[in-house]
Amino acid sequence: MTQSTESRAVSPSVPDRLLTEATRLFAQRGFDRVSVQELVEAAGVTKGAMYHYFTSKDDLLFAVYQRVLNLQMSRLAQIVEGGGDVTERLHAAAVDVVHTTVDNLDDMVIFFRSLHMLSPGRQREVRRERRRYHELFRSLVEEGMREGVFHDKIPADIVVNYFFGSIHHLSMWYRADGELSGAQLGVYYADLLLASLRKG
Amino acid sequence: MTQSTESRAVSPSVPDRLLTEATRLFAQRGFDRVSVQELVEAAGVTKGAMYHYFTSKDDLLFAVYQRVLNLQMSRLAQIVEGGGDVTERLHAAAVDVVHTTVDNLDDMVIFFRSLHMLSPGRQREVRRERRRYHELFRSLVEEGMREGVFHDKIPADIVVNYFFGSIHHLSMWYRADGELSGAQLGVYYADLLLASLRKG
Amino acid sequence: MTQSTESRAVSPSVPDRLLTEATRLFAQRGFDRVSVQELVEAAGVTKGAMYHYFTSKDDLLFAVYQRVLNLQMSRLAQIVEGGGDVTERLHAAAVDVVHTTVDNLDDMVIFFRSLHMLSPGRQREVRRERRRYHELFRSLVEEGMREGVFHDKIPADIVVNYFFGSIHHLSMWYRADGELSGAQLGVYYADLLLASLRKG
Amino acid sequence: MTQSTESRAVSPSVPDRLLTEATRLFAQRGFDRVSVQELVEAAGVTKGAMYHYFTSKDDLLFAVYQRVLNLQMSRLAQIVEGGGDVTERLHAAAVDVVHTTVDNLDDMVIFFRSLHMLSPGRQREVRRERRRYHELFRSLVEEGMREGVFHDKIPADIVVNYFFGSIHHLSMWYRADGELSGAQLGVYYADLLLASLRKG
DNA sequence: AATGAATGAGATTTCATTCAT
DNA sequence: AATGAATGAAATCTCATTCAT
Repeated sequence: MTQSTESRAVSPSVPDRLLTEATRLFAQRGFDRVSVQELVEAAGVTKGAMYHYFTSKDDLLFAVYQRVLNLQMSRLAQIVEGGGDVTERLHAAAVDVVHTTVDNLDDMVIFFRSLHMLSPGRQREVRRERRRYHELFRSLVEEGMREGVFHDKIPADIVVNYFFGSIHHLSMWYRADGELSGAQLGVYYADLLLASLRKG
Repeated sequence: MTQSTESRAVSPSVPDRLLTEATRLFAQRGFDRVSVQELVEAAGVTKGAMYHYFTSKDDLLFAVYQRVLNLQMSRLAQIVEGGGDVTERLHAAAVDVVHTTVDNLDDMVIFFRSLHMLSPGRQREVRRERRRYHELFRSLVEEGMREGVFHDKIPADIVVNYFFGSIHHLSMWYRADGELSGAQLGVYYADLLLASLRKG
Repeated sequence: MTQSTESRAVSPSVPDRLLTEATRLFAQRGFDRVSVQELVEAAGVTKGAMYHYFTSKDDLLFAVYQRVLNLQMSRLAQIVEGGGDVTERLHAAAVDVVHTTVDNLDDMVIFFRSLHMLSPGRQREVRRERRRYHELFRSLVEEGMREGVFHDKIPADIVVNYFFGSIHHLSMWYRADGELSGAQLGVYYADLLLASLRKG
Repeated sequence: MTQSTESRAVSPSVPDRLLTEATRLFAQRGFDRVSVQELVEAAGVTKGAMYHYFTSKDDLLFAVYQRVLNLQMSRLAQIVEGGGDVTERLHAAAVDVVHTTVDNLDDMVIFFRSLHMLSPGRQREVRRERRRYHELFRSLVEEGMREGVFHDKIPADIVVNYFFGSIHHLSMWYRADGELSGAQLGVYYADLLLASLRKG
């Protein structure tokens, strides 16, 4: 029963503090423009401590990617496996993707802007995981096409890339403090997706 | 009568060579990861020469942005002002945007990835110009809505952001050497855009 | 009744494992290029354990020196005090020095390459001990000169330095897996030493 | 007619100053224990200037090796090609090697102590050049053996390694400020070498 | 006897930019 | 118009050692 598990308001662990600050700073100014010095100062730890937990600055960036990938995948999986007809599930998934994205804009900025800064091996790993995520989403679209609920004049993966492009772009223009709520935006985007799949 | 003015096939000028190589290298490895030394070597010029034409590395990046912005704007303006009903013009504009994008993927990679590396003043300038571009495109959508050709259940600027997000994302997955031609992709994307605006 | 005291084939003690790995690594890559982390990993112990037995990395290096010095001295003393005329004893000593050297090349590499990395006090201690070793060897040469068995046109300590220089150098070219056995080499070197002392 | 070529007492160039100080400091304290900071301060140049002329600290060490190798080789070549019978030439060569060595003790300390700190490729290059040097010296010994001036009971390359070991070792005990002059030492060492080759 | 998280000083190298020519 | 030597600040990372447990 150490202090960190017992006390109600634990101060986050060293690696957690680093991850939090890294996400904020990398999103704000770009990975290459944040020095390790700045980062550890913001997190209130020493450089030595950082290198005790992360092999390199690159390693820290990769940890951000891993957290995002896990979050995205687990939320989508829940919805895909959930109940309802395919239209309902695709709509729910689209709304949730928008939600998750606007709730984690910093992560998204980093995700799309910094991939090329990871080592080649890690880039591959991220891309592989990301592909699995796309495929899961695409499986919903394909299900609807097979069932005849959606038209199939445009290949499912084009549709999915089209949709995820829009999502990706959110981090470039959506502002949490603007007029548009994440919920409202989610509905708009889900409607746009379904409209483009509607038969007729 | 220097060699460069006399010879039939002039080798590109120093600033042109620099712009070309800068675009290639910045897209490939990221602005911050390309050193001035490398850049001038790739362009076959000396550092002194580069600093004669560009006041800084940042200046060179800005020049890339200017070239892209001019290209995009002039092409879109031609189509918007062209003939045909609004559906035709929007479809043509969408196809052309995809075309221009896949023909200049390097520029697009830089455009969306490196904006935060420009000085604040220049960021503002780029955003202003980019907004004019969006507004021009949006005016087509709004025209269709006013005329009752498109539904207006979703705000026009949401639709435009949705579409341009997809465009932006192309640089992350489209491969010029893949199966899908730019022309075919343009039709798919334009169809998706129009499908999502169709009444019914 | 721990495992290490019970089992028939005890695994070497922590300090022994450290000394063995230190000798190997220091010889291979140089004292300053082997980190304590690497060393303890190679020895299969933790840093804390190492600092329990050795006060510093320097201390570990000194321990290597001590082991070598003790070994050299005890072997030479045995021969010098042994029987036979002076020519026989000098020849035997020279052969044995070569033997011991090629059997412990790693120790020799460290011995001659890393002396300046010890603290000044410990450098003095090593030099003092080394001088005693030289003097013992030199006493054999001087004995032969006094008895008129060797010529004395060249000072004995020059002869000894000449010989030990050759020995020292062995670690730079002799390869245990080559054609030349340590025994054969010992005879050659001893012959060269005696030839250079022969009257005529 | 720049200042540096015109003025009588030119201050050495930046690379020359660096080489001189590097030799002194590397010999005194060991390559790994001399920081680039110290080095450039001693040479009175900036770090940037150093990296303008040398790619790395390693590169500077290699430059020291190159200078030594060139010096050794050119001196030996002159003597080998000179006149006199083989005994005279070998004696002269041995005396000169000792001379050159005691006149450049710092270079020798570095040469034998720091080889393993060069990159593998450069180590190979140094060894190759060093081998050529040995072979040239050995050719003198072999010439004497062929002509029957020296006995051949011991392979020539063993004899040469034996001699060069002694030379190498000089940097560990010879002191320029001691009683023994380099000239006297050269004669002793040359005599020892020839004595060990004498027939009978 | 042993652990391993944490320290903090210092290491080498890179880089955009300047300036005398 | 162009050169390239030189700058100096800042970057990432390493490492021997300590200390609470």
